[in-house]
Amino acid sequence: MVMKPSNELSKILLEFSIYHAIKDDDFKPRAYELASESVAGLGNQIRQTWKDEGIKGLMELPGIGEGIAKKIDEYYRNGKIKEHVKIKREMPVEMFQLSQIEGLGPKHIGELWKHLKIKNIKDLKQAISKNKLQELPGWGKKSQAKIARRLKLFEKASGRMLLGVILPIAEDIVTDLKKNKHVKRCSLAGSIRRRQETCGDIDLIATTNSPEKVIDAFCGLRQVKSVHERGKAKASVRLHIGIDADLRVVRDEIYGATLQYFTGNKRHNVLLRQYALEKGYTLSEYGLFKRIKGKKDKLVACKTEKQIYKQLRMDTPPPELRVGDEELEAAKAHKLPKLIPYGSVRGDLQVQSDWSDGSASIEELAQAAKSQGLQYMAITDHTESLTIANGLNEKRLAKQGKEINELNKKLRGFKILKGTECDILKDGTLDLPNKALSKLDFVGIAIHSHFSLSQKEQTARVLKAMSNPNVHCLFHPTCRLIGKREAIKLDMDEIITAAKKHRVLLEINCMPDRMDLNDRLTRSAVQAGIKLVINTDAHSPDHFKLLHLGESIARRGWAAKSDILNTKNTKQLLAWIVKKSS
DNA sequence: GCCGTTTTCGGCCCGACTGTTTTCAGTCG
Repeated sequence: MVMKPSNELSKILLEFSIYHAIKDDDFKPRAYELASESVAGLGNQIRQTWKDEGIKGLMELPGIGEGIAKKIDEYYRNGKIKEHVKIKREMPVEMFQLSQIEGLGPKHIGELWKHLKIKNIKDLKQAISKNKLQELPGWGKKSQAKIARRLKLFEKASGRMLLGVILPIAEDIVTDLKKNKHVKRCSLAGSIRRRQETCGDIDLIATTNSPEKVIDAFCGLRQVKSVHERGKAKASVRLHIGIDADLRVVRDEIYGATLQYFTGNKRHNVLLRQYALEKGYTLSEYGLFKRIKGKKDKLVACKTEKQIYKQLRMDTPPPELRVGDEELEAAKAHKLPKLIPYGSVRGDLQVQSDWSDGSASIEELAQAAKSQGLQYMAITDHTESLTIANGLNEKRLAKQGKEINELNKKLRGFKILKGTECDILKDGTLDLPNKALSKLDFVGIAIHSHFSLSQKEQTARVLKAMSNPNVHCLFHPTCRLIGKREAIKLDMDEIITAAKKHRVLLEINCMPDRMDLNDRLTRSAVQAGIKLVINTDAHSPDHFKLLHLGESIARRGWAAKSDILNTKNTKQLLAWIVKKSS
C-alpha cells in the first residue's frame, strides 16, 4: 500500500526517517516518512512550489513544516543537505536501498551496520553467504533465511505493475476465491481499489466463518508461487507474475470496517483515525468504537463503509479519492464531487485503423465499439510524417473519408467520425494543410518526436499547434510512458489556459502505460473548468475495453460527468463540434 | 518533526504475523 519514493529528495527524506528510527527517536521517523511520501506524491510540483513560493509555500504542503521545508530549500539550493551528509559520514549505509528489501526495517539495518559493517546489498549478500546474519544477537537461522529469500525476490522483482495489467489478474483472483464455499464476500482493497495508475501489490479482503479454510484456499490458488506468511487472519503470497498478494480474512459482520481500513492509503487512514479520536471514537479494521470512560469501548459501526463515515458526520469518499488529500475536509463539509460513474463514456474519439498502424479495419472497429455499447467513434489515423506508422497524407485521408461515408450508410445507431491524429511538427505547425483539416469532423493533434525540447520551446510548440482553429483535441498531452519515458516538459498552466481560450479538449488517454493526462493534471484541468475527453487510443477492437481505466483517472481527478465531453450522446457531441467551429 | 474546534505545548493509529524470546521486538500495511 505504501508508495515507494521515486525521486532523490524523497529518498533522502526517507533516509532521515530510517536514521532516526535506528536512533530510537519516537516521532521523527514518522514525520520524515510522511514528508517523504508527500514529496514523492507531488512529483515535479514540489520544485515548482519551491521556485514560486519558497519555504513558506513548502510549509503549506502536507507533512512539511518549518524544519523539513528548510532542508528542502537547502537541497534545491546546494544539491545536498548538510545534516544528511553528516549522517552519511557517521553511517555510510545505503539505507534507502536496503530498506527496499521486505522485512528489513530500520532496526535491522542499524544492527547489520553496527555488527557486520554492512553498507549495501552487495555486503548483505556476502554476509549471507558466510552465514553471518544468523550469529547476530536476536537472530537465528530462520531470520537469515527469510532475508535471503526476500533479497532474491527483490532482485527479481518487477516492481510496480500497471493498473491496466494487474487489475484483470486481481479480478480473476477475486472470482476464484468467491468460488470457495466458505467465502461469503470478497473484494479488492488497497491501491487497486483506489485505481492508482501503478500498484506494488494486490490487497484483498474476504469474509467467512472458517478463516483457516479460506486462508488455505488462497495459499493454494493456481496463481500463487510461494507463501510468505500464513496466519489465522491473514496471508501474504508471491504470485507467478512476480508481485505479492495479501489477503485479510474477517467475519462477515465487519466487512465494511475491514474494507474501509484496507482501502484508504496510509495518509487517509491515519488522518481519519486521528479525526475519529478527536470525536471520541477509535477506529480499526474491526469497526468504529465509541470510547466510554472506565468501560469497554462500544462498537457503533462496522457493517458498511458508509455507516462508519456517517457516524463521523462525514459523506463517504469514493475509493479513488481516499489519498489523504482534500477529500476528508470535503467529506466533512458534505462537498464531495459527484464523480463520473463508470460506463459513462458514449464514444471513443481516438481510434487507429489498419489504414495506419492499427490492426483492424474501420468496419471491424465500428462493430466492436458498437457491441460494447458505444454510439460513435472517431477514426484518427496518424499523418504522413509518422512514416513508421504508415501515416496518411491528404490524398489517402480523402479516400478514407469516402469509405467512412459508405460505412455510415450501412451502420444503424452508430456514427463514425472522420478524424486524424495529426502530428505536431517540431516548429508547432501541423502535418496536414488547413484545407484538409477543415474537412474533418474531429481533429486530434499529438507529439511523436523531439520529446526533449526545453520547457519553453516545447510549450511554445504545443501552444502554436493548439491555436489552429481546426483543432479539437490535444491527444496524450504529456507523452509520458510509465516506466519508459518521462513526460515532456510543458508548462501545464499555460496549456490549460490555452485549452480554455481556444476551446481545445485535453485527452485522458486510457492506454495502461500512458494514462495521460494523469490524475493530478486532470484535477488541475477540472479546477480550471476546461472540457476533457476519455479515449482509448485503440489500435485493435479489444482496446475499447480499456475505457474504464480513463474513467478511473477522471474519478481520481475529481471529474464529474459534465467535465467529460464524450459522455454526451452523438447528437450532443456533434452540436459541440459545430459550435466550436463557428 | 508536524500539527492545531485540545493551537505555540504536548500529543502523535492500530493490530497481525514472525522469530526468538518465555513476554516481546521488529516489520508491515
